[in-house]
Amino acid sequence: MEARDRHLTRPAASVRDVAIRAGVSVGTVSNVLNKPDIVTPTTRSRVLAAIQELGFVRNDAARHLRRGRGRTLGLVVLDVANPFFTDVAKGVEYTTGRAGLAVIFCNSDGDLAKENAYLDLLEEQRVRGVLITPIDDASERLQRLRDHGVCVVMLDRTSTNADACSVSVDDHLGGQLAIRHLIENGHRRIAFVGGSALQQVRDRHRGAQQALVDAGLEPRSLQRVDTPTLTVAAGRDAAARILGLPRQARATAVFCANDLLALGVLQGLTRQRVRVPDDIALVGYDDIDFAAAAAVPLTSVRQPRQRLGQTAATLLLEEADKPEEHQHQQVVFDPELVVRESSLHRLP
Amino acid sequence: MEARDRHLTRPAASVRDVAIRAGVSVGTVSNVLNKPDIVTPTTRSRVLAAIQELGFVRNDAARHLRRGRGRTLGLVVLDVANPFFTDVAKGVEYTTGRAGLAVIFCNSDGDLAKENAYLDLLEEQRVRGVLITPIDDASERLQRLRDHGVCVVMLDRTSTNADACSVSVDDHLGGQLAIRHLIENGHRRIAFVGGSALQQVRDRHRGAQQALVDAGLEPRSLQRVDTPTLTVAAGRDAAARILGLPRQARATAVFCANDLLALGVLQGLTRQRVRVPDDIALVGYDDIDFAAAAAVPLTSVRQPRQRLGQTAATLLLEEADKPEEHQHQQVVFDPELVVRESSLHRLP
DNA sequence: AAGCGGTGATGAAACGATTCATCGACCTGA
DNA sequence: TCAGGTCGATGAATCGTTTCATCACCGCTT
Repeated sequence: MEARDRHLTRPAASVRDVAIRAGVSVGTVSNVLNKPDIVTPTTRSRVLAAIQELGFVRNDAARHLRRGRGRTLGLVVLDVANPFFTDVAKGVEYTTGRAGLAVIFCNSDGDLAKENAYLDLLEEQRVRGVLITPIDDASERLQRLRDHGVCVVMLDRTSTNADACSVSVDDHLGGQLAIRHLIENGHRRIAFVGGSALQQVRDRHRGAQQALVDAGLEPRSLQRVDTPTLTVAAGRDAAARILGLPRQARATAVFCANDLLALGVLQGLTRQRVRVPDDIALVGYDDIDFAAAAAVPLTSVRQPRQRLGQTAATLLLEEADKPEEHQHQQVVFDPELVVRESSLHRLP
Repeated sequence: MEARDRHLTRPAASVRDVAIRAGVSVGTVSNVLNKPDIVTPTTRSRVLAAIQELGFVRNDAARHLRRGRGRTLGLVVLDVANPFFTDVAKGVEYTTGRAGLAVIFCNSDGDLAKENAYLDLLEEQRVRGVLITPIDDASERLQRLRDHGVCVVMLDRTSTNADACSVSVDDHLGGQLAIRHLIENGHRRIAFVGGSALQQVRDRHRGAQQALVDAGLEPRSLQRVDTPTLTVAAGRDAAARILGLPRQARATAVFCANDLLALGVLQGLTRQRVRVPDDIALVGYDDIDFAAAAAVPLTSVRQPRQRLGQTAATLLLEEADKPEEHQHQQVVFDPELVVRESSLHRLP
């Protein structure tokens, strides 16, 4: 029965066990753990020795129950596979790490049901707060979360709701920068590739139209190519649709709502022997690291990704730690156009 | 003081409150929550109504404390920004999601201190188990975790330790596939780019040497280019060192320990006007989605990424749920060479 | 009518840490 | 010598849930 033996793990040691072993009270053990300075060095070292010997590890569930607040916070993003979000997550992790908190990383995949399920789970966990790139920031579930007193900070999304902080990048401006750049290079027939479900995408689209208006052009001349998701695969598909138009009507430049789409479009065009930027210019959004390494280095609108995560986490911790003096705020960063080869062809 | 009002959130409702409101005992409320079928429909609906009205949300910390096991598991990876790991994470999430578990996603960044800090945290959380791509699978901290009865499954790493499951891909074979392919294309001077700290990289390197031996070549002819990390930036740096050699001695093909390095090398070479694959052929590892979208589509060694995550999570849940009948096992998948343009030049 | 089995509800104990009012020991100054 | 004060240790109460032994009640049999 030696195979069984390995599983005969006796229950983990508790503060009580440590107390007995060290010959002190449980209160003292707790003090050694939480306010070491108020306990005599002799006693302290005796307790620490007992902890060592028993291999004691504090049970966070019990601590949490008693203290009323836990050591985790939730981060809900639209797509883990998108480097934009992993960079944001790195920023979040940087900030929470120094505060000794752990992150429960959740992937809504743009699916409201999944988002709701994760919010349920996070609320049951009594997380310190939730950082979320919501599918819909007026979602009923999200409102309920706030009503229950859970701190919520919107990520990459300006809150339309006054009772939550938000940290985002000016998507309207980002859209403008991209299109202004293309107009300056002589483009007049431009396509916009992206879905219409997300606020971010809608804002980038409006910014794009604004740039057309500013240049005295017809905003409706922006050819809209709708995609179900913002992925490389959706981009390849979009390229096919763009090429479906006769050459006369076809756009000479394409602005994509994010870099994954742009990479997909680039693949799709290349596969059909359409050259970028000579035949069609291309601009992406996010400036993920892979944009620079693409087949044709991608012009893109850069967002301060890690900064976004850090700021959001900082705001959340502030709100969670002292709610009385917290004032909700909407932080908005400015994006920046990074020009690379994919848009460098000037039309005559 | 209306600004203060918003924060006067009364404490969340507990089972006790629900019980009072519904005119039943706490035990009954608990039963409605956990085994709804053993309670009379009338009572049940009364309790459910009370839950609705009070907005009751179960406190998982208390549940966890009483039941002895929680609803989370830890996932520790080397680099969140590497798409390989996010794909693995997706696989993990797929499996845990159906089991109603949440994942605490931790990023060790290849730093043993960070890894240890996260393991401490996870143990205090009393997670159901830990999935980890360890920096060193013989780490003292990791061994202690196992001794304390925490289930540990190695990810992307064959366990050298018999008392843990592992799920990995045959890196030795992967290295062989890559080099065999290059040899068949006429290459004789080949460089290997990667760090030596990780087991995975060492295995790929050994596989590469094996392929040389199999072809009757001198294994030491493999030029080793060491990098501190496996990132795009490190790859760019490696390219510079490769080009530092005189053309006669310079490798005609480069095999990188992962795709991020390969993309970096590709950028570094291109920037110096060295053509891929004409001047230097390039092979990466992992076949991340961006490999196909690279400046020159990248030949790479594919690993079943999501499958890796799913399998590891399944194994972990099995072990955690019924330890008595669990037998540790080492699952090893086979990698697959995906040939693309970056290696398509045949030397005469 | 008494006995019996079965169904559902009950409520106290338990999980493991923290908190806090209390107590004891020791020191100081009168 | 004693009152007063300080510092450190104590241990019972507490957090919110689950569990389980117990109980009340109802219908049915004998």
